[in-house]
Amino acid sequence: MDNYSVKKLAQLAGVSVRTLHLYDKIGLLKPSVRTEARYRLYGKKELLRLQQILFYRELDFPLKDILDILDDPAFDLEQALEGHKKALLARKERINTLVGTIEKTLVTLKNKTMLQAEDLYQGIPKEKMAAYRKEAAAKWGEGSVLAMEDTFRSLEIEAIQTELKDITARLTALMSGDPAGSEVQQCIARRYQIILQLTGGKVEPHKLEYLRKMGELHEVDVLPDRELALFIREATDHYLKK
Amino acid sequence: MDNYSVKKLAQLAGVSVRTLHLYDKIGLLKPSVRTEARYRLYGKKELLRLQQILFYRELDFPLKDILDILDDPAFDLEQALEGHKKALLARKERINTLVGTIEKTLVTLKNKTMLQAEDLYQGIPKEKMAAYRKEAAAKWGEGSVLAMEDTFRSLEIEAIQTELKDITARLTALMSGDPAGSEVQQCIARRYQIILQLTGGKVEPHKLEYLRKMGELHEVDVLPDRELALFIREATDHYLKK
DNA sequence: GTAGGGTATGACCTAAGGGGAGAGTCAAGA
DNA sequence: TCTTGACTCTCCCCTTAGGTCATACCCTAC
Repeated sequence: MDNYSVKKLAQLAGVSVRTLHLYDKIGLLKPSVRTEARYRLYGKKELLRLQQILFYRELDFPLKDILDILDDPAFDLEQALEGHKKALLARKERINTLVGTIEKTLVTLKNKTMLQAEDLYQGIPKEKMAAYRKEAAAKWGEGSVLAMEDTFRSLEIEAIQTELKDITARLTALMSGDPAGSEVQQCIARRYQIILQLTGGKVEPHKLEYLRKMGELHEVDVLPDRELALFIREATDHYLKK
Repeated sequence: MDNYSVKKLAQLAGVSVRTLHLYDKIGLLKPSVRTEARYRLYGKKELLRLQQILFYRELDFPLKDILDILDDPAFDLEQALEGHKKALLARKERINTLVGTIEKTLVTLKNKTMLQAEDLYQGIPKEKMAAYRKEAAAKWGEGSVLAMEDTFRSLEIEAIQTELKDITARLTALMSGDPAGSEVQQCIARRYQIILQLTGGKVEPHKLEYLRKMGELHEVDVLPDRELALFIREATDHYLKK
């Protein structure tokens, strides 16, 4: 026990055997023992090191840099983490831009589809149709006739949902393994208030569902990612004590 | 005019000449003309195609897939965009998890540093010190003595700033080139209110600065990214009309 | 004792280019 | 007209982080 074969370790960490071979060869992760038949055996220490490696890999560090980092005892972890955080936030912003562009394009697209599919509204009485179109045109300009409001409203809702998701995600992260539990509770309470204000008091069904979900989240949403996060945390602590 | 050499196009699109050579070779982006000396010359159509390519590349599509996509006339752009959006949001969530883990680690780290640097508080009179510690311990649990509140408050603020940044980023994206301008204005107004509520009425200096920045953002924050976004939009429109 | 699965090593392959060599091309200034 | 410097061509090898064989050994269970 406490001895993992290549395959076991690979499955545990979610990488391929080949990857472990490579990491061995480049000296990034050596097995603790080699059997007489040259089988690789890894211990708990190697497991933790692998978790760290994967952490940095997730941040797009080249393996060579990871090697340097993990083998430099005077390495400033705190500063490095700050750096990673900045890099990640920058990446997130890039993603935001892209998502924005996509949403914009989708609005245009849907608009166009609506226009092209004008014959879909053939069933509507002529005069009613004209009145509606006039109103819509006055509101959102010529060309964008129907669906503009709906599209925007759905975008709006989606945006809010995304933000709520963000918030809950960060809360979940903060929750797991945090020493200051009561502080987090307060934090959640504050967030609830914010969300209530976000929804403007009038909580619509789908928003309510979100609130409900958020209440359950820290119990329900225990995913592999969380395990990974915990592992990383453990690994980092271990690294710090050493 | 309307004819770009490799270098010009490369600079315009922010890629290397080598990349264009490669794209030519694999048939992803052929120059419109080859001079007698076999120099590559690209027209506006190729420029737009390149923008599309870069868009998909940003989404981590392999070049081969991009080729298929761009050359398939029956390609469902709308569906693809929905897919990309989902992928991007998933990626964002992964990043959130990572950022959360980092922040958590940083809190632990800072805590530890504080504990280790306990002798920094040698100057404080013994009885005052004891009282403070008792209070702090009661509030946040044993072990996490000082700095807990500060750390959390700064994390909190950072979180809010991040969210505001998210919101402004999406707004900026929505702003640029949107037909329903007035709707967006309303949207902004609503967002302002939300932010005012987020800040709880008591708007502190750094938050105020954020609000100010947000007011200017759609004028000030015109970055290469935005140009890229506009280009993509244009390209997509062009694609749709064709 | 043999079948089925795990393992080791080595060799070749991949994507998306980077970098350089050697040679041709172009435009501007002396 | 000649030259110089910038630009371009094709060809070839190199890179990262592995994937995918091929061949051979190892181990355990029936």
